[in-house]
Order: sequence, then structure tokens, then C-alpha cells
Amino acid sequence: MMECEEFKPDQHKKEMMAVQDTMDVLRGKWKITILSSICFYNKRRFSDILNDVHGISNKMLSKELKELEINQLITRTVIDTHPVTIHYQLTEHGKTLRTIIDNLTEWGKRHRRKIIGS
Amino acid sequence: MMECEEFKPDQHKKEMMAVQDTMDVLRGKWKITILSSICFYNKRRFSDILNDVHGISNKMLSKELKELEINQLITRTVIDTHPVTIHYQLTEHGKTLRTIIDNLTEWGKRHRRKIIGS
DNA sequence: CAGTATCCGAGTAGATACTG
DNA sequence: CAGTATCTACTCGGATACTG
Repeated sequence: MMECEEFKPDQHKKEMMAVQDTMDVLRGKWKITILSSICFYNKRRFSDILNDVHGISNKMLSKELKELEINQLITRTVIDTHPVTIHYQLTEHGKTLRTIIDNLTEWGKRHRRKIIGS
Repeated sequence: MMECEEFKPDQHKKEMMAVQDTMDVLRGKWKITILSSICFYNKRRFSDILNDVHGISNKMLSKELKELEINQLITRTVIDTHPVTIHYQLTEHGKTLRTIIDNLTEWGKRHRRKIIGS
């Protein structure tokens, strides 16, 4: 047996771990949709996102936003109006998800055609 | 990095639905990793995947494989040996996930560097 | 406006044991 | 080898009500 065959599976394990890492960050029913909404509008407030993301509850939105912030994908900015306004925005790191979001969108459309068509 | 282009909000709603569709298909702790394993080896047996995907139980693997098959991402082929051998393979439709898997892998590595480095 | 608090059912997932 | 069966704990997520 060639040594590359020993090396490749090992490399593959690392790749699979990387995929898992990403999926852990994006887990939850709403995360990608929330990111997509913030990305689309650049800046977005809590209640706006609540309207954008069809079906989400304020409890879940609050929770998902916190997790996204912990993972440094979004920032939360308090603006000193009365009452206070909160702006959510993508970080530079968060913006690097753009390609993935686009791919997921494209694939979703294709999948729908495939499943309905069959 | 790119910014989100100006679509009409109505168009954006459809895009978000498409993302949701994809995430619904890929939901579950192990699906992407399983696909990644099958993809890497082209053909893969049940117990092989069980070894590839670190931490998964046979119950979960069985369940996830069924769902992937229902969504027409993989095929299950029974080969008449003794005892029988089962081959799992990606369908053509399943193979279209390749780009997404690669992107998720790349992003996972970048994210790890980002989080550990901060 | 931007969230919290609480209750609860449904689904997810692990451990272990068993089957053809 | 390729799964099922069962039991159990944990988490997800919805509904409703409440706060500064």
C-alpha cells in the first residue's frame, strides 16, 4: 500500500472536523436566515429582523442573536435614542459567510425543483 | 468582501426560503459529515461510515442515512455477498453539494483560526 | 423598542442490548 | 455486517405574559 493512502484519510478526518465546526456555528433553525436578513439590509434592528424572518419568536431571535455575537459573526450596537435603538451588523468575519449563504440559496432552489419534479 | 446587492425585499424573502429549504435538508448533527465521508471515498459501507464519523451511534447513522436517501442525496445498494454488503453512494443530485461542503470546510478552518486567535 | 421569564411538548441524541 | 429496539436525558422551539 502506498503511503498517500495512509495520509489522505487522516487529512480527511481534519476536513470533516472543520465541516462540523461550521455546522455547529450555523446550527439552529434560524441562524442563516437571520444572517441573510442582516446582510441584505446591512444594518438591522431587532423588531425588523423579527418581521423579516417569518415564524420566529422573540425568544428564539434573542437567543440566536446572542450565539451569533459570541461567535463573532455579528455586532450589537446600542444607539442612545429614546427609547434606545439597537443595530445588528455583520462583522468582517461574518461577511465571509456570504459565499456559503449564496451557495445554500442556489442549492435550495435546485433542490426544490428536483424534489417537486420527481 | 462583497456586500449584499440591492434586490427587492420580496425577492429576498424567496431567497431566505430557499436557504431554509437547504438547511432543513442538511439539519441534524451528522448529515454533512456523513455526506463528506461518502463523497471522499465514492462508495462507503455502513460500518466504514460509523468509523469515519467520530462519535456517531449506529442508531443515528441509520436514521440520518434514511433521511438522506429520502431526499435523494444518496443511494443504498445491496450487494449479494455473505453476509450482504451495502454500498452508499452520492446521487448526481447529492454530488451538487460538493461545492457547499468544500466551502463549509474552508470556512470552518478559517473560523477556528479566528476564534482561537482572538 | 428590545428584549426576559416561564411553562411545556416534541424532537434529538446517547447508551446498551439484540437480530438475521 | 448492517442494522433494530428500547429506555432515558437533554435540547429545541412555540406560546404567552411581562419589563425598563
